[in-house]
Amino acid sequence: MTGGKPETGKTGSAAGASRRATLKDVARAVGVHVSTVSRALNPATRHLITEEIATRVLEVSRELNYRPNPAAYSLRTNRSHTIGIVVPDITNSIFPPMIRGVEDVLAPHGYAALVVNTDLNREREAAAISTLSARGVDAMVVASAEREDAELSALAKQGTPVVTINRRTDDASVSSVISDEIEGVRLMLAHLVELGHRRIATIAGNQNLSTGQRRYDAFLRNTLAMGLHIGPEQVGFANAFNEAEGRRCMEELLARGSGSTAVLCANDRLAIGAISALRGRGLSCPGDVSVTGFNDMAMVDCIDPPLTTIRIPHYGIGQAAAQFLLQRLNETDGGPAPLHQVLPVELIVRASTAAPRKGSAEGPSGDPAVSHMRIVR
Amino acid sequence: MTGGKPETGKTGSAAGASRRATLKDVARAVGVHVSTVSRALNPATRHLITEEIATRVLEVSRELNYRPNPAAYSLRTNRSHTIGIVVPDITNSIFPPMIRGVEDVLAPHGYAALVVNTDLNREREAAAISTLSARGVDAMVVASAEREDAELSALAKQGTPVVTINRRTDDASVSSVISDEIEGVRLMLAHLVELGHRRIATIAGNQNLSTGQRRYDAFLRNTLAMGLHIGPEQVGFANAFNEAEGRRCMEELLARGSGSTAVLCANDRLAIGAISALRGRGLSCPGDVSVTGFNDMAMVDCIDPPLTTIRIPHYGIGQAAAQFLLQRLNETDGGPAPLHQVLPVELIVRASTAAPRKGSAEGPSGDPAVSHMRIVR
DNA sequence: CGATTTAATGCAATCGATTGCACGTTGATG
DNA sequence: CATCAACGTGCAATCGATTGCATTAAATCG
Repeated sequence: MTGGKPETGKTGSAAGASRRATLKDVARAVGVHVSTVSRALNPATRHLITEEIATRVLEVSRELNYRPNPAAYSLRTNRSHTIGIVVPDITNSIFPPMIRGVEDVLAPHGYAALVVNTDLNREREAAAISTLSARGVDAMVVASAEREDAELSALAKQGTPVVTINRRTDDASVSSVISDEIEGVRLMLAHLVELGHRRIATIAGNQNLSTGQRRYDAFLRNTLAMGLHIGPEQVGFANAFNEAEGRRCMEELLARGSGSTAVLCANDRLAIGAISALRGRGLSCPGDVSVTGFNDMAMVDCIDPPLTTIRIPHYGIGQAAAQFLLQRLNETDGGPAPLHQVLPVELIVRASTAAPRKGSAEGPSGDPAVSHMRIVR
Repeated sequence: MTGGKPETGKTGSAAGASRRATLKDVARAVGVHVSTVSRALNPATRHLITEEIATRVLEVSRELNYRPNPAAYSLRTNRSHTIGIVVPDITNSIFPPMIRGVEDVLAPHGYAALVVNTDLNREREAAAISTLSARGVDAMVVASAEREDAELSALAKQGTPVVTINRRTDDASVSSVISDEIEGVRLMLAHLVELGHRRIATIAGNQNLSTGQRRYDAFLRNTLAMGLHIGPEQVGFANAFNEAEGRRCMEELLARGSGSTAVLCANDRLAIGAISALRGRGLSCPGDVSVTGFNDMAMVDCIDPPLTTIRIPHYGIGQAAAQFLLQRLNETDGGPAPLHQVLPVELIVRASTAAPRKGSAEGPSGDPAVSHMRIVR
């Protein structure tokens, strides 16, 4: 119904699935050499071709619905116009917005993204990176970086444009885009202190990940700066950023009787686990204990109670990473120094934080519900 | 160290980023022709080669860390070992598990996935499909199908292996993998009826999408079969599957005074919107009105109230789609008839449903909170 | 008006693999 | 001992683009 295509059927058309038009087809139709067509079609070389022929080539190639063969292009030029995105698990809802950020920036420039999951598994990460580079991606965005990440360092050293997002490697030669976690933790602590909390515990993340390390570090520095005393009974270390670990750590905290009135969790999922552990002990959030998250992942505004958290710019992180790579991709030289971006965060106060119960931090209270939280020493 | 490569240095080696090994390099190192290496490396043709040489080739290619150039392979064979996944929005958490299902099945077979988003936009879907096929993907998984989808039909007719997931096209020649929505709606209605509900409203989805159409259709058929009477004041049509539309439709329902004690929503996000609208009117869920979702997307077990919903096998849908495509990809002939799979669902009862207030459906109740829901006619 | 520059196009090599066909060995057969 | 299979390898074409260089035609100059 679209008009064109006279039934002369120049291309065999035997089976019906008429072969895709190639440069040669266009050249024949216009009556010039393939190299002329190639030049006419490439904006960078179009000026070499007579105006008239160039437009004729454009016309015909549209008529024939010519689409360059990416394999041939890639074989010749060594560029695939494909980038790789490595994430721990696409199912974890903090990653999809980052991925979209990357794709939305890259797509208009003709790049598509290959997304692979590693499940936090070292070997799978190595395999993923290896697969992607074997596939000849032009660059990589890695959300699964560990602080010590030999694969990533090797990749960067080898010259592949690569940028980590959300996390960083300790190796400063690998570029990164992260959020301002230090400031995020500071904002959150300030919020809790303002509410009146003095005994604040934390559920820290995996210290082999920059997120875990930086957030815990910021917790220690800021509590100290604010004049709060933190004892070992007030920190729990999660082995993974998930609900089960949040639950486990909260129970540990409760069992130790840290007497804390608030718990700052290294991310939202830990916080969700912590809240569920509190409920399991018959405690309420924020009634008995305030709990805070980090990331502001999707839906945490709908949970019970709506989570007070730090919003990181998921989408913006992806965008920034993509922009950085685009720039790298257009540099002919090896490129300048690695770049480390830190994007601003925002405190989102919802209902999982409230002022502490009167006197709850002063010692064993009459309320049996909070007796677990009394000061031990 | 690897023997060969006299320092004649045919490959510059100036910068140091030593070029990737090619078939030619392996051939030279072993002392045979590239075609021999190619055959030795291909399991299907290995038998043509002397055992000894074959193993030698394997050895050397490992030593040299030989990785076939995908562009060259693709150019020659016309297969990219890449599939395309088209989703409305990767940020919508029902899709990531499906994508993982696809990737987890495909990856072991050497396929990688290109993921693109369409934002429910016809043009963007057309562009996405066109981009993917221009990139030469071997097959496509499409989660963004509309009931009338000319692009998809064309693609299938043209011979590209394609399968829709979660949704279907009306064109039966396009294969699909969906969940048993009819049964899901039936289970949910049975659950509500068992709780004692008689006046049940629905917030139906976009009727241009198979999900919207099938779920609404099942609602009508099953309510009728169960002897329930449904009037026009009991159905709201959402234009999109999101919270805002859920809210709007719920408000419409309330304004119309349908007197319903339960609302079956076509998906979870509509349900979340509906609950929020109820709250906005000072009504409680499930106290005043029970609300049900569909899909069991991530986190709906944590929201307030935890949502009663139908669990569809997100991951399984992806897996099934991938398995289907793998099979298609291995057929040499055009392939048999299109396949339409329907995967089983499960009723998940949580706290957003409860028995209706006594007499609430019998007429205006004394409770001002539910007076909005009285029977009008 | 002939010589020389400039502009536009064609030629052919190349990227790295796959694969039909030809060739040379080897061993079995009559 | 000559003949012929069968087997294992090598040769060379091919996939579809890009690009340095050669070539031709047109334009400029002296």
